Amino acid sequence: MILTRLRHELDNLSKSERRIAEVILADPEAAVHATTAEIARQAQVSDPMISRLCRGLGCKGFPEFKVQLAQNLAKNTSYVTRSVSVDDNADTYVNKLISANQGALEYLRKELSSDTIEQAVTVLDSAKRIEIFGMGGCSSIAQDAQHKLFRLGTPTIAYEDNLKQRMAAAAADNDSVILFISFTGRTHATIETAATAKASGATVIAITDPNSPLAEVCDLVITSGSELEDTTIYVPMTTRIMILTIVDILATGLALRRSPGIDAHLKKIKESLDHTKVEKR
Amino acid sequence: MILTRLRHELDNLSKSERRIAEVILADPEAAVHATTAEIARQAQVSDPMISRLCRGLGCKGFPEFKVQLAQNLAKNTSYVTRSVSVDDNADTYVNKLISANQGALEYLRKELSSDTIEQAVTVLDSAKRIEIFGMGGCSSIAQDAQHKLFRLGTPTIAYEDNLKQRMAAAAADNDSVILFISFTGRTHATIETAATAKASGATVIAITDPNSPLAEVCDLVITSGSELEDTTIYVPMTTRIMILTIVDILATGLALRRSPGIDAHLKKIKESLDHTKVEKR
DNA sequence: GAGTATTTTTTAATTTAGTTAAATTTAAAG
DNA sequence: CTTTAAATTTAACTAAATTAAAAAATACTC
Repeated sequence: MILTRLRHELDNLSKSERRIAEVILADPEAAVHATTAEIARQAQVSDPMISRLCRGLGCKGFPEFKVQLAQNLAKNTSYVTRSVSVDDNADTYVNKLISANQGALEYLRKELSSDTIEQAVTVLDSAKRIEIFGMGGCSSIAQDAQHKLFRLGTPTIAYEDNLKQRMAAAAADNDSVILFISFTGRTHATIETAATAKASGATVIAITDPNSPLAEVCDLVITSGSELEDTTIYVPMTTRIMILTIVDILATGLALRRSPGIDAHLKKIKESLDHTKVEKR
Repeated sequence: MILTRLRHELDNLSKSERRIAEVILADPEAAVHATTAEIARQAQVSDPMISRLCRGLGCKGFPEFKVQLAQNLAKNTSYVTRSVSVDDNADTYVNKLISANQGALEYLRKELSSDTIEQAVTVLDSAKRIEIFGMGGCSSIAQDAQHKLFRLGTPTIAYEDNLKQRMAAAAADNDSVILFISFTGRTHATIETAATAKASGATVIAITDPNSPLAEVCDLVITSGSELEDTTIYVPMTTRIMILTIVDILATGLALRRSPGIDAHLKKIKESLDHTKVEKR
C-alpha cells in the first residue's frame, strides 16, 4: 500500500520531497502515467528528486514506484478506503468502516512476515511466563491477548498500569517473555519499561511501529500497521483490528505447535463454563 | 483486463508476437518488473517487437503496458475461509486467519442493518450516562468500547465484574443507556442483569446473537455475528473483530452526529497525551 | 515457379526517460 | 561568524524504449 505509506511518511520528508508527495497524493491516477519530469515540474523541483523519493520509499526506482502505485490503485477500487465525512448517512459510513478494516487486513497480509511470526511463536512456546503490557487504547488489547494466551498452558498475565509494568519488568528473568503492545511505540514510559525488561534478561517482543524508538529496544518486532492509520482525530480503529488479528495469529500458531496435547486442556476450560450458559433449544 | 485480452488475442498474432505473449503469460509477475530487452531475450525476438506488440494491444508503449499489467495482477483476494489445520505452516495459517476476518467483515456488511445502527446512535446520543457490560472474552471489548465512547462527551463506564454490573443495573434510570456485549447471549448472569436494568427503566442495547435469550430482554439488538463462528475449541476470534467493528461504527456515528461541536473536544484529549510521546524525527 | 508485393522481423540510430555524481545552495551546529 | 552537514540542483551519463530503414520471410500474381 504505497499510497498510505506515502501519506504516513509525509511528516518525515524534507520540504521538496513533501511537495512531490503532495502532488502525487493529489492525483495518484495521473502520477501512474506521468514521467519524472512531469511530476518534477508540478512540484517545482528537479527531476532527480523524484527518483530520490522513490528510493526512500523502498522502491528500486521511479518505474518500480509506478508499478506499485498502479497495483495500489487497482486494489483500492474494492476496498474504497475513503475516510468518513460529516454528511455520510448510516449506510455509507457503515460500509466505509467495514471496507477500511478489510483493507487494513489486506495490508497486514502483505506486510506481516511469517518468519517473524514463527520466531515469535517459538519464543512464546519456550517461555515459562508470558507478560503482556499495554497502556491506554492498547490496554484492552493486552487484556484480550492475555485471555487468549493463558488458555494455552503458559502462565500469562496482562498489566495496563505502568507502575505494575515497571515492577514486573524489573522482576523478570531469562524465562520471561514480555509482549509489548503499543500503537505508536513512542510513549516514554513504555520505552523505559521495555529497556528495564531487557536489562532483566527477559525476551522482549513488541507489536508496534517498526520505525519507533520502542522497536529499537526489542528482541523481536511485529508491525502493528499503525503507519496505515490516520490518528489525527479519532482513536485508532484499523490498527487495533490489525493488532488483534496478529494476536489471533500468535495464539493459533502456539496452539498448533502444542497440538494435540493442548486440545484436552482447552476442552477442560470450555467445560468449566458450561453450567453458566442457557441451553440452546 | 490486459491479460485476458492478451490470451484472447493469441491466435491473431504473428509467430514472434505469439512467442512474446507466451513468455508474458507464463509469468506475468516477472513481466511487470522486466525490461523490453529481458522479455525479448526470453522470447528470442528483437527488442522493438515488444513495443510493437504493446501498441497492438492498444497501449501507448511498453511502460504503459506494464502499468496495466500491474493493475491486472492486483487481484482481489477472495475470502477463502477454510479453517486452520494442524499441519499448516506459518504462512498458511496467517493467510487463513486474515481471510477469515475479512470474510467475517463481509458477512457483517450484509447482516448489519443501518436502520438499527441509526436507532442505536440516536439512543446513545440522548443518553446522560452510558454503561457497558461485558464478561469473560467480552470484557476487553467492553473496555475498548468505553475507551472509544467516553471521548464523545457522555460519561461512559465499563463493568466486567457481574456483581458491579448488577448494582449498576439496579441503580440505573431513564437517562441511562446500558450496552451489553455478549458473544452468545446465553450466560445466565448476563440475562438476569439485563432484566434488572430493564426494570430500572434504562434503555438496554445488546450486541449479541439475535436469537438468544438475552436478545429478548433488550430494547435494541445488534447482531454480533456469532452464528458465523466455530466456537467449539478456540476462543471466538472473528466474532470479536465483528463486535469491535460495530463499536467503531457506533462511535463514528455518534461522533458524526455531534460534529463539529465534538472536534475541539477530541483535539483536547489528544493534546493531553502529547507530552507523553517521543517526537518523530 | 519466377518475380513482385506485402508482411514480418531485425539492425542500427535516435530519442526519451531516469539515474548518478559533482556542485551548489540551504540549514544547522559549534 | 565559521564550519559542517544536509538538501537540492545542474549537468553528464546510462539505460531503456522507440523510430525508421533495411533485410528477411511469406504470400500473391502471372
